[in-house]
Amino acid sequence: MENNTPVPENSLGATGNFIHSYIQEDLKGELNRLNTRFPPEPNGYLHIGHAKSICLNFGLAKLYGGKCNLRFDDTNPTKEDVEYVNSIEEDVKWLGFDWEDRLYFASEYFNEFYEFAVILIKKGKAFVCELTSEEMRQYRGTLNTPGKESPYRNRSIEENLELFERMRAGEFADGEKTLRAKIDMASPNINMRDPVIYRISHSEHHRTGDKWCIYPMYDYAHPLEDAIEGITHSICTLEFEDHRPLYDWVIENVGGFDIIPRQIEFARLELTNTVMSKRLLRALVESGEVDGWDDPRMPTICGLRRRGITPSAIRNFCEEIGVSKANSVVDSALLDHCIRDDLKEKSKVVMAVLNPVKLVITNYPKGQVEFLDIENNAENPELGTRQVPFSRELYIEAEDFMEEPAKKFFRLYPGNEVRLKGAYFVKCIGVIKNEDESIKEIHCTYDPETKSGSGFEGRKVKGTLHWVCVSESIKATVRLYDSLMLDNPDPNGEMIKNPKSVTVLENCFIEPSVAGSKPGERFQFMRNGYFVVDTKDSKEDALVFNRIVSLKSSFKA
RNA sequence: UGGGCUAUCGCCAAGCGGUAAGGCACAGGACUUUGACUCCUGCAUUCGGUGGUUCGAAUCCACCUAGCCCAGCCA
Repeated sequence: MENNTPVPENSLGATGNFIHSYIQEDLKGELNRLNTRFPPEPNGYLHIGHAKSICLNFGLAKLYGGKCNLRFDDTNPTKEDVEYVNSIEEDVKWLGFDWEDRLYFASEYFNEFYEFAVILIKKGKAFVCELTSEEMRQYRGTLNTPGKESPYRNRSIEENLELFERMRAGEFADGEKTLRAKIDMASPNINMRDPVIYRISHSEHHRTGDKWCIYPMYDYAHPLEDAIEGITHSICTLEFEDHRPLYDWVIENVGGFDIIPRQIEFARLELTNTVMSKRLLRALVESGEVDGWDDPRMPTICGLRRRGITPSAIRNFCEEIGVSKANSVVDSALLDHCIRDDLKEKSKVVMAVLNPVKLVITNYPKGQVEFLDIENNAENPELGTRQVPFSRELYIEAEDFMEEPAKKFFRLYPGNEVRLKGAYFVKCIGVIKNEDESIKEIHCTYDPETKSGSGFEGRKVKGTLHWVCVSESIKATVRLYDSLMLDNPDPNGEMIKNPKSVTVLENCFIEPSVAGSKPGERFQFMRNGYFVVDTKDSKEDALVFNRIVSLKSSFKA
């Protein structure tokens, strides 16, 4: 389906960002190709923040005629699982990107990483350390004071070689020894104070099983992964800026690479009233607060997908927000705008009454049903027309009637005339109430002269209401979603959950043309917003819709 | 009393010494068989602050202020 939607050629837009300048400058020099990569660790589900990185990396490659690899950075077996690699592949594809034959795993390079570590040891640039993690922390010093050298730092190369070999052979327990780069314990950059590059972990890796019991650290493995794959520009988020000297150190000191990848950092995406941290997202799932990682309120890619948001809307959004090094929080209204903008021309517009109240046309013949021809999308004639049944008893939206109209209210109220979309003008002549004073029926008369399409020009009405025929409509459940978090954090800066993030309406009536809709099908419910048939809970004879996004409204009650 | 980074409209964001793009939001108005869409119009004499260089500074220099990141055998 939408996996095949092509990514627009110029997906980075007309205006550039600082990364373009770097790339253009590099391309003017000796570099004659571009290769980026999207390198997730398979330890969780992708969210819209990852989409920004995916669009950036694949978009840059496309724009400059280069390539973008998908690489799983699976160097920590205790946190990773195939469940995540599968979902990540699915999500990247769904977003519309193609890594072709360039699917890689850091774990495929474990042999090389080992050999490279041997090279460092032989150059006297790495040593086996026996400090415990607690001791190592003390030796590291603090932000303001230099660290001191490990007592194991000056072992002979031979001893280091032998010990490292024995680490690999499984002779030591987890945490007993580490391999460290020999750099500078007095460096003001803590990342350069003899960082650990290998640790012992006797745990099952999801791809290499128990073949290894030593695993490389990110700071050591990542630059090597990039160099091995011939990555030219290694784009990551701001918190890795301090790691760049180490990234460069590893490549330079291992040596022997044809191209030297350049690490470039950008600010990660933050959205108003949206939690993006993996930890908090996981807490929501595990506490049962939401219906799994793909709950329609979740900012995960699978959540956005279930919510009914299209890949092209997400891509457009990622283009709109731009890329910079300034920490910022994007207004989620921009995402909403991109969603509406994407859906408005391709959605069929149908009528659905979410909060029904009965309207009786007293001068319309009992038992008569006429079928009206209504366009599916006034702006897009290609979507055609459909037949909609109309009869004496209809449902309209409860909020479209006020017994005592507020000022500027131009919908239905006693004595007022409005148009029923695609049908006739109706005039309210009275209200029938239940014993509890609630409205049972609204009584109207209609004017046959005013039929839609008849060219009637006799008089005008200000309001047009959507409606549904009582006898011919189908009943459905509609869920209205709002943001998961409130826009104002508490005094501690913690986000507060929105108690009304979902409203389930089980007494909705929809025109019969939507019967038989398939999961994932999208519609605009006229005057209500965009909706999608839920992929999990909807049944053929009991449709469940999710609101993707509401329509804008300038009406203030 | 360490190091790295950032600061342009309510929110994003161009700008790279020649006199403040664009989008979102917002506010008016036109149109309207969706109070939607579309279309007009308005929205930074000013670029965190203060000095300086220059004919000319958001852009260069100095100092200051504020915010973010770093002391995992996580990524």
